Amino acid sequence: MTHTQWTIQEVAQATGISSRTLRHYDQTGLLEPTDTIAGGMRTYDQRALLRLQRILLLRDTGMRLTTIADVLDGSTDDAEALREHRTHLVRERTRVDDQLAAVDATIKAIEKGDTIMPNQMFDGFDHTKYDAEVRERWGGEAADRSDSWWSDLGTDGQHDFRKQLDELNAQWDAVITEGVDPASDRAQEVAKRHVGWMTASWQGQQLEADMLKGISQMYVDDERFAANYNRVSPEGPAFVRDALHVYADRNI
Amino acid sequence: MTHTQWTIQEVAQATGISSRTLRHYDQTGLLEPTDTIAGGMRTYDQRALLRLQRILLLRDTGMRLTTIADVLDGSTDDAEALREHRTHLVRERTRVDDQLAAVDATIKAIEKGDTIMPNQMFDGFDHTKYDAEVRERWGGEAADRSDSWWSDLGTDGQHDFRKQLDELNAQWDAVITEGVDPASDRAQEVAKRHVGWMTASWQGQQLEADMLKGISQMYVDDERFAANYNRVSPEGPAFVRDALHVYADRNI
DNA sequence: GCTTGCGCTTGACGCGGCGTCAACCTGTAG
DNA sequence: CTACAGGTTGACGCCGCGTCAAGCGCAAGC
Repeated sequence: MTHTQWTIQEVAQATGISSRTLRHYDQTGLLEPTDTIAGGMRTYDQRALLRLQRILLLRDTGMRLTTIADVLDGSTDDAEALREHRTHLVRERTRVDDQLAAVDATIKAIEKGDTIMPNQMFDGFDHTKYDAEVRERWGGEAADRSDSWWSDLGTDGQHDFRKQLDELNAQWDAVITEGVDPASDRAQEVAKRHVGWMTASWQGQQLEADMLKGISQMYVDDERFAANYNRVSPEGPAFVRDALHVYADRNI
Repeated sequence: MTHTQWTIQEVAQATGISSRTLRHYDQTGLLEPTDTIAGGMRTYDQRALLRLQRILLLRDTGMRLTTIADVLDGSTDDAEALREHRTHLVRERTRVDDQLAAVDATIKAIEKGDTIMPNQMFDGFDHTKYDAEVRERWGGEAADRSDSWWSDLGTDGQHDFRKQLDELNAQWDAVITEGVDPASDRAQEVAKRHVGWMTASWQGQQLEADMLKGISQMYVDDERFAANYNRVSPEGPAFVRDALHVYADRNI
């Protein structure tokens, strides 16, 4: 039985959204029903459903409804809007990551016996400064139990180690943004630093070419590891892998 | 010049928040000023500042203000509330990750020439089903350029590969939740599957003990890679590393 | 004494995407 | 005729403030 018109409930059930949502979309002009019959009852036809489907596709990305309207009505460039939204999502991701780090640090402190309580009375009294301080004192990272190498580094050393990682990530982001070739000098320079960092992290163990290739492959395969490098572009992880592959072939 | 009372502006500047925020906290009862002088002007003393500091510490984790109030007034267990909040954050993180994947897939589709447009007219017409379908067709992942191995897998193979990774992650989560020892049989079984997966991903390359140890160390060192395993507990990455170390010593 | 200006005060609306009443209409089955 | 199912149009609520608007007390300069 194929209709050409559907009631609000039929549409709602089929798409898995609520009828309230459809009414809301009507009110805001995002999706108007094809026409209204009887006592003001909304009906939707195929064209409306198609638009709805596109709306939901974009909504799944977390894009704002007004932005979606702009995109679908053609008043904004699609790809442009999506890329802008993408950077927004990346920001949100780092925010959540930071909050997770903060919450872990706080839990750790509480379990150490302290209540939630700053170590010192307000001194210099600058919140942001205080915050960084606390996070440094508490580590801001998971426990490192059986890890003598790590603890041997000392607080300063650990701090350095993390700073290097951050710098590395920033440099990858930079070359990815520039759009150069993975085999270019710029990229290979970063690859070299990356390998240097890995070697340090591995306590000087010999890094062989195959090994490096295998690991860099994981940068692409493992979704969450890929998150490390897809900040500026979804091509990021593949770029890093390619650059490291080239480096391995040439230098190891 | 050390005061014992501060005006709202002094507090605001010192902590970096706005005076509006302080008034809001007063209204909701989260932080009441020590007393009010003159024409109703709020003043804060040391005790109030201490409470404020704790508020901001928790607020930095993204915890809701009412929950913060409960914690500080002692009507909830601190650690309990934090852990609950933690799982909330983890959920949020996967949500953002999913949205990023969706946005990347959409961008890719657009650049392939299509406008934002479902491949088929509404057929079975179930939104969620449609969604999964689209994501599968478009890959839902970054481009894999020079990667013959990956493309040789075919769509089905790639799907399998990802499913295995997901299962692996779920199993790690499970054993971490259970709180067993990294050297226990349960954990070692997962470690074995993990190594199997890695070997597959590395195209059958021989995996040596040192290599495995080095990589698992990275699970802890690299913050974002650690994100893979800290979903159920901040101790997660260290647990995985320990389990893999044990496995390497025993079996390789 | 009057004005100006600063710093504070108390409301109140706005945001985003709906969920969730409430009060009402309308067509159909019993 | 009644009950019920399924629709309708408001309107408030959520959360953490930003952002006006209108007003008050106090000090300095005229």
